[in-house]
Amino acid sequence: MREVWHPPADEITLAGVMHALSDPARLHILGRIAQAEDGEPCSDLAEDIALHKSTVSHHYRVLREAGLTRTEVDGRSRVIRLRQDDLDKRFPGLLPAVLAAIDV
Amino acid sequence: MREVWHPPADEITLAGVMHALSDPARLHILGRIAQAEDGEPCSDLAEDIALHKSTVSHHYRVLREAGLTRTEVDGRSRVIRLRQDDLDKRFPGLLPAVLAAIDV
DNA sequence: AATAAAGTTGGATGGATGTCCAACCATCCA
DNA sequence: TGGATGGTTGGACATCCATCCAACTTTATT
Repeated sequence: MREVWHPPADEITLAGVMHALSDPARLHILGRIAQAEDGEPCSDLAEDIALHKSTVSHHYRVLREAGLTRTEVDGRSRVIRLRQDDLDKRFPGLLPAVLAAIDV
Repeated sequence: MREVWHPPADEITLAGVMHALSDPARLHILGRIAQAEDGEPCSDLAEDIALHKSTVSHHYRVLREAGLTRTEVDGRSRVIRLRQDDLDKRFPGLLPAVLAAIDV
């Protein structure tokens, strides 16, 4: 796989975003992504997660296909970033509120 | 059934709230509740919903058990209100962002 | 070239979920 | 008292989902 598919910004749905955020593991992962240094590979992020790597990969895909994250292939690792601009345009204030709520 | 159970404010979880909001029908219902006059019975709210009444009842329960709504029994009908204060204390800014996003 | 590392994919499985239907419970009204 | 009304409950059913495992692909290292 060379290219990774992402939904266009205007196809991101509220229900889809909510579903992606309805799992504790994905909320945890999203928190890690938000904390990460820019360009930090996702293998670093998943270190404290007690889940099989294929399960983590599955969660990454759900987040990406919901429009929450953008995945960039860099060698044999991937860099994952939040789609902050797209999300804030489509659902203003939602992502910051979620990120603030994750560490409660 | 005389009394209806509600989760205490500090037991409302982010994942639980997100899950309750991950269904299009529930998002629609939540939008109707937010628009409703105060004290308006929920039978009015469900008029435009093309779902069996037991299904709507099921969605009401999911919203309530997630901590999003408070249900008050009034005779043979129920009045449903958003738990705005509890939610804003626990997840500041989340509910307004969701409500603003529903009508997009 | 051979091995290791980072992720993905497909299958299997147990559990949750949305929906409908039929039956039921309360309550209001004639 | 008897019927209509607003809602809930339990069952049934099809679908989806989180998780793990094994096998695979691609890239980097020695």
